[in-house]
Amino acid sequence: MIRLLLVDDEHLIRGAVAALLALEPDIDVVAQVADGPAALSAARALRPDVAVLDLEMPGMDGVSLAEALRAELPDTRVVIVTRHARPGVLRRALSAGVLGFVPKTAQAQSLADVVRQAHAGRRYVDPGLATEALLVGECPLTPRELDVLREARDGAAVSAIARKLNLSAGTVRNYLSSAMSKLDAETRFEAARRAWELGWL
Amino acid sequence: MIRLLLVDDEHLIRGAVAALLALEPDIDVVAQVADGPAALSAARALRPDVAVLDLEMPGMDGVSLAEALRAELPDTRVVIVTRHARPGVLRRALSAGVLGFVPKTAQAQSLADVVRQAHAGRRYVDPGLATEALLVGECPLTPRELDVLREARDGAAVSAIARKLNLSAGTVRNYLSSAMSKLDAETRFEAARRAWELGWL
DNA sequence: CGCCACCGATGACATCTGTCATGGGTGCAC
DNA sequence: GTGCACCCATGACAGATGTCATCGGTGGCG
Repeated sequence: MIRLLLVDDEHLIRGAVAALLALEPDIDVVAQVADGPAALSAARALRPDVAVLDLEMPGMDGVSLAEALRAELPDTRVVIVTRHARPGVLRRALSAGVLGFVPKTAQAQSLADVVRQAHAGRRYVDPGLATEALLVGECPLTPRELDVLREARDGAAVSAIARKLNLSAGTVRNYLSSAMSKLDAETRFEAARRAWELGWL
Repeated sequence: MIRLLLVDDEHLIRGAVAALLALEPDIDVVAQVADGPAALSAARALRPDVAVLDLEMPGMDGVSLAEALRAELPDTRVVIVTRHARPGVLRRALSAGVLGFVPKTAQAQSLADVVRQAHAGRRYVDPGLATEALLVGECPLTPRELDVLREARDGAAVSAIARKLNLSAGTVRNYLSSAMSKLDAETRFEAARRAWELGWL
């Protein structure tokens, strides 16, 4: 019997996925929680065999949670489920020791299979996603360029970004400019969107 | 027995929700489809009692689909499930004749209840969502202002927006400016984000 | 009819943004 | 030690953007 911890902030979806996995005779959903901290404490208390994490969560993102889980409970296998399967995120997840990576567009049946694979210590990554991730090279952006792009994501002005990062406005513009040229973008918003889609933000 | 049509582009989630609803003895999921056109043809063929629609779908949005369903099959009750419950969207959905409106953060159990309410012809809207929608007034933006904001959403330049809408650059700037002042935004991106969050885009 | 809201446009102006050259500082690798 | 990449900053410049005043046209409403 595979003892499973389910983490997803959307209650309805979490319950639905639990119902789906409960149909499998060899899977036992021992706990469902809504956020990272709750997941950590539940994992500590219950020591599940497999943790299934939603990637998109307010507060802590799924990869960070996977890292924290792996650090504290190396025996718990981690499977990540995500809506938008961004290549760079897959890369980070794999190096964080995540065994399974499934987009929400995958067949419903496949989740249980991936859980079993992970439980057996085998890696499973959605094939289409894997090839896409191979086509996208390493991230060419420096840490600071990523910082300014993160702030630029939701339309902040240069002055606002500069204030938040304690930089001069000119420096912010320089970072944005170099990021834009690296990403072949016309505006910083396009650059930020591109970087996000590639999973670099 | 309530005959139900399930529409969601995310296969995994769709299957999970189907599993959840299948647990209810009085609900029968007669079909699951991934997009608007498939939903319409399935509904024509099967004439389900209730259709459960995901709001966020590529191509056709959930409210438009609800309108189309209602126009063609007035007897099919519509329930909408959504991730981000934007007030303005709720307003549009209700005037489109949608009976149930549930955020994905709701209790898993509640979906089946809402389906039963809708089947009985009763309206059910998530209470927190309803009060939020009441607090947000009517949309103060003119159709053209909404147009330019829509185009501005993903970082297009003024000149690009002008080309796409067959307007002069100056006119676009005027619309953006007035929209920004109405929405109390510093940049057009902030304005577009705000308008979207309120469900006006 | 006048009033008013909306549409579309123009011109002028201040500010913001993107680009480039240039500089100094740190730390790592050969 | 000499590159080299990165960090942070400044100054200058062209072009984009936001604001404002103003104009003409359309159509609804009292």
